[in-house]
Amino acid sequence: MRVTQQDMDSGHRRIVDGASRLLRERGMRDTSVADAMQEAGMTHGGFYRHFPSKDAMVIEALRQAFDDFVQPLELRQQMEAPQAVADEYKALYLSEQHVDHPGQGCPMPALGSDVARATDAIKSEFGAGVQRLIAALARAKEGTADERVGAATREMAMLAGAVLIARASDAQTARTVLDACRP
Amino acid sequence: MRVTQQDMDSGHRRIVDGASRLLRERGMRDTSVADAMQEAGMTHGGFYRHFPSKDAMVIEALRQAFDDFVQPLELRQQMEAPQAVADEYKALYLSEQHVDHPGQGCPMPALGSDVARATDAIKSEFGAGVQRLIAALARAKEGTADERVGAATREMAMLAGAVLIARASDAQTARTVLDACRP
DNA sequence: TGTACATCAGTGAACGCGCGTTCACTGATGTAC
DNA sequence: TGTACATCAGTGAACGCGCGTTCACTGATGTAC
Repeated sequence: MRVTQQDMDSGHRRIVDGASRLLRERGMRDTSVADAMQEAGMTHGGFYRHFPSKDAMVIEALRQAFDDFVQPLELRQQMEAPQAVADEYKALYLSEQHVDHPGQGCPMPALGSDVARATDAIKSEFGAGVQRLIAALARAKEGTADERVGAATREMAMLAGAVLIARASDAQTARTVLDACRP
Repeated sequence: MRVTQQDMDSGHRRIVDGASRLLRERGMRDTSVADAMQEAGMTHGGFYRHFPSKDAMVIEALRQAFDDFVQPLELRQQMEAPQAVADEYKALYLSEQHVDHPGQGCPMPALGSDVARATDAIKSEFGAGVQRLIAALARAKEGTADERVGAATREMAMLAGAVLIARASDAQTARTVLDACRP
């Protein structure tokens, strides 16, 4: 069936949204093209009407994942005190909720090890998301621009590392790591 | 051909050593049983004389990887000032050498996202390695036992996060993240 | 010491399965008249 | 407004491939006599 441009966009968006969640839950290798299409309510055959390759979908899904995860922080910073917003964001980052639900969470711990082995194009998309998160966190810091970015970067690395390690460890180790990293 | 117990151990060790490197380089899904056996100079058919499953090999290889990576720190701490040893270890952790050669490096950034999706048995082995690294880093800290462990844990999380993010990003982003996390 | 047999680490073919990708086809919708 | 045709998103079978695991077999070495 031929569909309107609107429907086409809707299908494309459904694939990207679903893939961004599946990728964070299962990883790049365990998210198949068929899985992503099924998640969007379609069968695998139509995939190549939307993307030239699986990697192309991964790039769009990665952008979507960072967007989902960073944009709420950016928007709230425009309305409220950046410091308070950032503190709340960090608490959420280290919460059990985030650790237990990678599909809605930060792409860094969920996909970092995978993206490290992926193509340069995928790494560039990941790097852009990283820069965006650093910039948002830096708004809550004080000092020169360099100092703020530096402090935000170290903080982001600790947050990502803590969730990475918590998810990859037994429950007891996970708890002690998360507790140690909470303020 | 039947071989001596010594040869058998040697074969087993060769598989585990090679697998611990391959896993860190390629990840769990992209390291096949055949790859690990080939790395040890054998063909895939003999694999199940050594392990009941691929997961069982992953557990041994993970223990080996943490051992390779943490033991040098522990040994040096017995001979030299813990503070100086830990500082050098941290500098090595954030070095280009480490970022560019995951196969010899820390299992946390190399395999964290993979292990997060693996079995509880694999996570337990990972958690044991994490605890071991925390304990070693804590020896270089000051304060009460809790304070030393807490500071070591936060530091470890930042180190792992920085390398994870650097490897998954474009070269420029990687450089700024590593620079920000160096003392 | 020499010989016959048992052991079992390692070989290579085979299994069923899921993967990314391709392709002939379908049929609802947009367009031209 | 009504009709014939073109378009193309989506379908489902098919492709070649690599995976984890199984298995009958090999042959060098350990053991019993």
